[in-house]
Amino acid sequence: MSALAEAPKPKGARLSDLEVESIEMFINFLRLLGWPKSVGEIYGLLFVSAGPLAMDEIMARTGMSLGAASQGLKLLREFGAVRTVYMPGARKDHYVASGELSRFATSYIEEELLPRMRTAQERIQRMEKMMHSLPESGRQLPAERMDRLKYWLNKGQKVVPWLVKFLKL
Amino acid sequence: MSALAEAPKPKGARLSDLEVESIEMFINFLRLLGWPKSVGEIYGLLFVSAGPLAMDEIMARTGMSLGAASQGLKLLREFGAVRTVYMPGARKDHYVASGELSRFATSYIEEELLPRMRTAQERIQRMEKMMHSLPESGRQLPAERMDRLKYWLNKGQKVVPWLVKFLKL
DNA sequence: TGAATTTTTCATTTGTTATTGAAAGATTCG
DNA sequence: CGAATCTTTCAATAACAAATGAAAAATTCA
Repeated sequence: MSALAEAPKPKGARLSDLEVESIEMFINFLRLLGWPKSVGEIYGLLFVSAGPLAMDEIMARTGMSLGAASQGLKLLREFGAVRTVYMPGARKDHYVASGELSRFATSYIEEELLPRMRTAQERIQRMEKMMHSLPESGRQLPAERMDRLKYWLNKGQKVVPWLVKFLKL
Repeated sequence: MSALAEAPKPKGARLSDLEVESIEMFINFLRLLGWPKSVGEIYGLLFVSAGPLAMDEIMARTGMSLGAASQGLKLLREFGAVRTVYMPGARKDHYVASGELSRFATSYIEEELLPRMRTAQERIQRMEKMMHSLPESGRQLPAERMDRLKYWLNKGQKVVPWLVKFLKL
């Protein structure tokens, strides 16, 4: 009897092809925003679900652990990507995916990109002061680059609000 | 004599305040694109340098290892964020930062974002076919979400080329 | 209220990614 | 050409991030 490597223990997991496609898609996109795989799994599953799912169902279908499911749902809730729905006579919370995909992009912009741009703005101010104490000779090249940086940051600051508005519909 | 924790071995590193600001700024930005710290260190240092630097100078100033410096420079070269300049009578390669900061953003869009959008497009086609074999009753909600997804992806596909053009000046 | 159920937290384990540095590979110069 | 110098590669290690699951906390129901 050939004792080849066992399939890596698919726990409860029985997912339809549709669900697998959805999960893979969201794992890929959310990785861009630095979100862990488990979050993509949860969202991808909910995205193609016919109805609300409870946490234990999510765990059983994806095979992820209690902690991962709880934390992932918490995160998705905080970002408004998922919400609970009232289920008469049900004790467990039940979750549905919000259709508003733009939330992912806008929250990334607002929570990651914009703060960094603000920090950079402050840094640039400090750096320009520091440049004064550079020897005349060595000031030229860095000064040019700082100008480029300011120009580009300015551009970013202009395009971001526009982009956010565009994404929000 | 107070034997507090030693400062963690600052190797050769003696960096000016200006250089530190620059390095921190680029570490932060490049992390958004998933680039390792060492790459941010190299670029940040070159960005405010009065002239070209050789690899060993970069190693000495930042305290990073040979391998990290070599690989980081290779990566930055590939992305056009850094280039070598001819130094008469010098054996080592000497590097300068390209001022074209938009390269970082556009390469991220082209190498990370666009491919994923293309993959998603294909997936959506497959998913729509699969949806036909869903029971009537459970088709409604997923179908609505797929419509939202298509709409949003379409939006993304429209805005990206525009964004790239805008960033390129 | 209190027992049963559900959810959150968090120390530990597991898995992934970045860094190191020695050795191999290129290149340059005399 | 061949020795010296410089650069790249890559196996091993270190640093970091995510997942696990048991225990604590919160909630619900009778």
